[in-house]
Amino acid sequence: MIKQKIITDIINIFKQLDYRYKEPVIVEIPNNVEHGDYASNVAMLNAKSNKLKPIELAEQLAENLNKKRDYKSVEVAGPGFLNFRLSNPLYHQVLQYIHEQGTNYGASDYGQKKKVLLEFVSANPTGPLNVVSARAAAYGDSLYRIMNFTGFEPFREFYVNDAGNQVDILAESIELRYRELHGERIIEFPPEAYHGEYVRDLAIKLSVSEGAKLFHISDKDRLERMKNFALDEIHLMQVESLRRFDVDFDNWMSEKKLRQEGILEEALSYLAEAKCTYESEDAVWFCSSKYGDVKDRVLIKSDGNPTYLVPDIAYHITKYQRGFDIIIDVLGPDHHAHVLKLKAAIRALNYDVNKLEVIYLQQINIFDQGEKVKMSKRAGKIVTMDDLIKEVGRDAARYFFLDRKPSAHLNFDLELATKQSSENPVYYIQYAYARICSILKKAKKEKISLRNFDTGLLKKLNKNDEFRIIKHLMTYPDILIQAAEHREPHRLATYILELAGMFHKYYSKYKVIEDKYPELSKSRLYLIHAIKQVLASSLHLMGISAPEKM
RNA sequence: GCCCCCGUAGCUCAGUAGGAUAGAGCAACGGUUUCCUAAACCGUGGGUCACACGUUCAAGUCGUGUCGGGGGCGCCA
Repeated sequence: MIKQKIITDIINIFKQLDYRYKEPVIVEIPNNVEHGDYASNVAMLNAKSNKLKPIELAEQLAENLNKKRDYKSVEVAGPGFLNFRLSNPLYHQVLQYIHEQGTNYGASDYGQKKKVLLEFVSANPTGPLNVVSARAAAYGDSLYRIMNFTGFEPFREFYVNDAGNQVDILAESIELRYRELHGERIIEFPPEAYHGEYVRDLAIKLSVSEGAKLFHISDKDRLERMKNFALDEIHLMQVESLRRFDVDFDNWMSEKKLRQEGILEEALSYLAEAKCTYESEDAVWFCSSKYGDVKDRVLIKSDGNPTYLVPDIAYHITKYQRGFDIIIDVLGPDHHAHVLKLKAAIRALNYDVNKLEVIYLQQINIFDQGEKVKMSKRAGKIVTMDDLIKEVGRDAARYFFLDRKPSAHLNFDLELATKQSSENPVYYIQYAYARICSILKKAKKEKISLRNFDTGLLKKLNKNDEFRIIKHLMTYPDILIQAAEHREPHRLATYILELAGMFHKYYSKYKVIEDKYPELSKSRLYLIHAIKQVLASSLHLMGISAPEKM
């Protein structure tokens, strides 16, 4: 709010002086406190177009800004920066504002109600969710919450690949284990089959309910039966894992259903209409190289089956047809080759390719006691999402996944995540929250209430440490907008760690409740209450709990 | 060969939409508790922002190239 006010003030003076200016006008908090509370480079950026030297323009602006009483001072510095120092009452107003807004503080209409489709996790329903899915879940869900809070209208979707080759292999894997259970000796378990323990568990479950009955129906029917059974079971497993992680979806889009609706044929006919397909070597090809791909791709294999590209194109057509303004795909790092083909199709069909944003989450290495944990999907040796949550807890898992920007590789240190000390940022932050709660509890016991708080007392807050905290609190809405705009929830993690640090320092330096100074105590309670609010808000947006005591 | 990501303190990483003297945590060393939770705080040291060139009043940030690390490139999904 303060930042916006400064921007508005600057623009008004430009208009008043009849000078030109470029949008956006940039105001930021300088990292050097000697450069004031806020600084702007407008004079440097707009000097040329007004045929002035940067310093001259800056001085004229400063002169007019200084006529306002809100600023303690506006100075020209360096090559033409404007340095703003806020008056104390302005700080105190911010604090009041935070209290008035309550849990809504930080919310904005920045997103202008744009409809956003957020597709994430979308793991194959052929096994338990792994740590990569866990990262995607933490990332996608947090981004959803942040976008929701900043005025977008996001929609969470999980695409279930419950059709196609992989699923057939799953059915065959179950079949083999099922036979094994009924006494047949399986000499060789094929390498492409699913080897995980859960496959055997599913076969056992099926055996318990059906016995040997399934041998009496046709092979085709039996496989179909096993497929559907396994898909349902694994889907439920995944939903449960996600729920334990406090991640939910608005829609689970089934590939099978899309296929049943004939949407694959539709997609193919659209591509044919756009004259983008041709036949060669018994296959149907898509001339994707005309639309930015490195080479053409097969749509229908020579055996008559569609490649995975077709349902994917079809699925994305539905994304466009459903009228989203922004379409975000959160993918693993191994998909960028795939995205070239997909984008080619979108161009060929004349949809706006700029609406589609692909976020690549980079890979994860799990470290245990300093050793990298080796994972092999084929051998079924993976660290599952459930394992991880069991090991380190939901809060730590979510924090560590959000702490890194999506494009960075992530090293997950199991030891660190479970440590209960200052080395572990999750505890550091939660402890700050718990400490505040504890102080507020004490205040309640001593019958100090913030109800009917006289804001005139806020002038008691005059320490630099206090102003610094308020300054940090007032950037919260900006941080959220940036996190939403850049699709980078980790900015929030960085922010909150800093806020927690500020509080811990403040706590050890000053006493909040001092019996001798009731007015000061009240003012400080008012301050830490605002910190508590922002901590609670940002923890919630990251999907991390805020414990009242630890 | 082609494509994607990364390269900032001993380690793990931030660094806002290009701004002024590059930050935090951990590790190391030294200190702090009759007091609202020591899961905390204070102090000290530590850097050619991989390298080169370019764009600009201004580059860790943008562009091109080089080097180094990781991942991906089937009529598999």
